[in-house]
Amino acid sequence: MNKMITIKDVAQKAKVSTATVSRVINGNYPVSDQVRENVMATIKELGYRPNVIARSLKCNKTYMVGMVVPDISNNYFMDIARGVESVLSPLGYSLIFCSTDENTEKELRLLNALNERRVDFVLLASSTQDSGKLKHFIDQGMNIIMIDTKLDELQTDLVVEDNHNATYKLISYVIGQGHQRIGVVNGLMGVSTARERYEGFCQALTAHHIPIEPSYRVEGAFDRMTAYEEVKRMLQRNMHDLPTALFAANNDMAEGTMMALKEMGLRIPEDMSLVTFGDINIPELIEPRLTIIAQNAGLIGQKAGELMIKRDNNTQEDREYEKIIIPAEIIIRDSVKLMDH
Amino acid sequence: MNKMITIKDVAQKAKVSTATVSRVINGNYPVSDQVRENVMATIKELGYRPNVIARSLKCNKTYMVGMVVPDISNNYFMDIARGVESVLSPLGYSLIFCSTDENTEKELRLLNALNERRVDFVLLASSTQDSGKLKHFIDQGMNIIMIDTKLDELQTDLVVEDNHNATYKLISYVIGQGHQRIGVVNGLMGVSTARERYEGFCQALTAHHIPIEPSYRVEGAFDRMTAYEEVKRMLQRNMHDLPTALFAANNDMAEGTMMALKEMGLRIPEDMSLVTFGDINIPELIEPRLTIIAQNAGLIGQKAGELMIKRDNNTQEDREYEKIIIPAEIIIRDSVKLMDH
DNA sequence: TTGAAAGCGCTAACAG
DNA sequence: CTGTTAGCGCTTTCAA
Repeated sequence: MNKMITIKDVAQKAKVSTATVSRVINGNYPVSDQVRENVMATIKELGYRPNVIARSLKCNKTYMVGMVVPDISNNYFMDIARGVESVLSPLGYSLIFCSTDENTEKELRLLNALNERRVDFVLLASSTQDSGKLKHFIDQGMNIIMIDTKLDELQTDLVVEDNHNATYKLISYVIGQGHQRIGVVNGLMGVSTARERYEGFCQALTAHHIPIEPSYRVEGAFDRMTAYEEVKRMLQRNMHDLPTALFAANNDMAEGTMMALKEMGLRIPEDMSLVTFGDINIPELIEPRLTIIAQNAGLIGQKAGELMIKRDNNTQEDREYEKIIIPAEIIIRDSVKLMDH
Repeated sequence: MNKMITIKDVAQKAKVSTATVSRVINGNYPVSDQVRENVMATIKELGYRPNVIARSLKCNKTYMVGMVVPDISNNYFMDIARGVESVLSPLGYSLIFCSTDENTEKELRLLNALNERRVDFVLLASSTQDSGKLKHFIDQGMNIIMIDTKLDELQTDLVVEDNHNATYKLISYVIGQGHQRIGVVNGLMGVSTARERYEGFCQALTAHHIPIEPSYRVEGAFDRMTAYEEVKRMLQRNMHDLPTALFAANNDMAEGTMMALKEMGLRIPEDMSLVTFGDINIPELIEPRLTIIAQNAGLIGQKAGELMIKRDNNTQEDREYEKIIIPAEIIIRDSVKLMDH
């Protein structure tokens, strides 16, 4: 290991105190021009780089943010991350990404690690219902900002989508196209997004006096494989009376659903209509173009970042927690068949 | 902010010294069972969590590794990251991901930030040719492990793919199918992967006495949009004499190429054959199935992680740097047309 | 405007 | 086995 050059070395060489060097670096206290230039020159000469770790210890601030999401490979979360980064990176923050794989235990373990690392904030898309454990972290002073999902019992800042309304509108559209037998490919109901999207779904059916058919419903992890397998199974068990349309509750499940349909030889939309919450990967290459709820992941990230900054500048403990709801837009394309009445 | 509970609080309450508490936590020095249990109980009672920052400062080790890649949204790099994580996470390391967008300046800026953060290692898929600047970091004691790309002038551990040979084989196969006019959609030649893949490509043509047609060559950033636009332009300018096959030098460019082909109404493989280095997203949904070089991203990450651990355990400065070359396998599917001779 | 000095929370000699 | 103590590199009073 190369010997580390410290503020002390700089001070010595420049014949000033370490305090002065510190002041020059941070520019937060007056320093005479002459001294500043001298110190600057010495810093460059020695190739000195401030040690962020030492600073963190002293200042009790790490300029690190943890981002805990179910699946880091999902583009939706990567897009959120980019949004966050666009706001935070210029301020000197670094992001630590963590994938929970929708596993409560892993989620808790990751949060614990981030807690010990003393990250300044955690952006959390939780897959757990264990608000008690999360509350424990908050009580310990951890700054959690929830994204995508929420836990009602928890006092945190929050950036989520308008799951219920968006789904309601989307399903209403499907019904308007003449569909009566609509299936739903959903995540685990323990997660708020799954719950809210399902409620929107049900409410749309109910509002149009369509009974909800439990056997058309699939529930599982929010991922491609689960959707693929469960949809296959669901369709097989309903072979005698297939649904005419399917609603996939996220982008990954949409892809899995399409894989299942393809394998079973069911064409979209001729044999089965499909609508989804969030868009699939490379939609440009896939036929037909899907009718979807377009999410605004970048904006979610950006808002979360801004919330963080706001809270960071405002040390008053009693500031209200903010709930930001990002509207989601419906994009009608070609994956819903117009049924004869 | 909640008052932080320190090792001192624990020591006081348990009526032992801080050293003893430290020993109990780390388990690296003998402590009597009785004392240990007492301390453990106190830790739990107080909800004490060790402060990793303080530990880092003292031990000169952060248990953080930076991962710097051109595009964090590219599944290839995410897969590498997962491989790395599978090795490192159990050892208590956290990963900081950074995207350079193939921008040299940004790459250097990110490396600098990681350097100041005193990450233990950096896994770098570099897009720059400026080995001088990188060498500067290494001289400062930064531990860089190069992945995917390499810089010949640089003394580092290395995990890369067998770009040249894999491409040679793939293109030879294409030629074997009767193709003589083969285009290449490549990344910037400043990057080693682009260079090596191009060399493999050229060598295959040359070995079969096929002249290299410069106007069939596209060069640009390793991303989807670039490929899409440049391929469109390239095909338009060769309308009178199109290539019969295209080689895309990475997964993103393959997708962009497919978008261009689709838009121009060229079917794969009837009108244009396509082979690629690395597979596209959701290949299950795309027709036809592509003939590709299958990368083993997870293995690259794993090897890089292992290299890191090895170096970490071996403080001898003089240890040889290791060059690991991951073989890449060709998967023949349906995207190359058999030409009449 | 500058310097001296006291820590931030932790670990690791060293001494007992 | 356990306690004392000296820092890790930095910031920030407090005094000058």
